[in-house]
Amino acid sequence: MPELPEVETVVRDLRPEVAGRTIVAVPHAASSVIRYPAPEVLAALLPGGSFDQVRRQGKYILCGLSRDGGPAGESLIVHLGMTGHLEVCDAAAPERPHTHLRARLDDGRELRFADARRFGRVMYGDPATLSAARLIPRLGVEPLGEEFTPARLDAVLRGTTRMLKAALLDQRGIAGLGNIYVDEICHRAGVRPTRRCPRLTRRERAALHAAVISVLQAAIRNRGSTIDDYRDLWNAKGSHQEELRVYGRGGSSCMRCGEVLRRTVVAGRGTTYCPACQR
DNA sequence: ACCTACCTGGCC
DNA sequence: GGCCAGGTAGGT
Repeated sequence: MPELPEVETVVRDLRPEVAGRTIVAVPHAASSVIRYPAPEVLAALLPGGSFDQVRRQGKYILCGLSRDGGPAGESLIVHLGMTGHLEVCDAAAPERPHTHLRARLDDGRELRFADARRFGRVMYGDPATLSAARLIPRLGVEPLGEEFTPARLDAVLRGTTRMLKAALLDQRGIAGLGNIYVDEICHRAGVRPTRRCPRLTRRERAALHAAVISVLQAAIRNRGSTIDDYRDLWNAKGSHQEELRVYGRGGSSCMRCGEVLRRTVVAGRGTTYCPACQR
């Protein structure tokens, strides 16, 4: 499932591929995945736009487009959802199943978006306008940015009485964490995902802050985790699934203390933790 | 602050 | 043949 490390990997790979390239045609744009504007409108608006930046906000991919040299302030925005996939391929390459958007580039290649489960989304417009229209939610702090200080995490956790896992999954607090990395972060910090935020000690909050950063950085170094569907721009798997300590390991022994890992449901999500070394 | 719907491939 | 996976929006 694409979370921050997977999206960051896609963005880093995509940036040099499309930088300076101009969209010359949109041979295919359909389905509910295209949220705004309507697919045929989006198909009419994209041609003529040149990619001048590719960046990430939380799990969102924002591709800034300029026109006739001047910046248009509009972006092609993609969220991968659960099974969304971006690829840059030859225009003659066969279309993968569930392809919802194809944008022909001026070098003869195509940027394509496919998504079997259609939890992903594609939008086009000025990010501020889309935000105001609530097509993009207001996102919290970037966990790998310099604003993500221990004090900032404290502020996020202090504002709620929910369980730790629910707070970490909330994109309005910290942007980019999902089910896999939240479980990994809690394990590394030695804190149970079921703990109520107000009950966390200063020491635990500091451990969580460090764990957020180290877990995400390690996952990015390994180009993300391929549990099931995730593939990068070139259809290659990430390798961080081999480094996961708790996700998907319920019933196996803890790699830190040897206790049997417990699987439960927290915040409506499958959750794995070590009952011995996570308190 | 929690619960359900959305959606489909893969598995029992 | 039915259930589960889960990021997010929307409803209660």
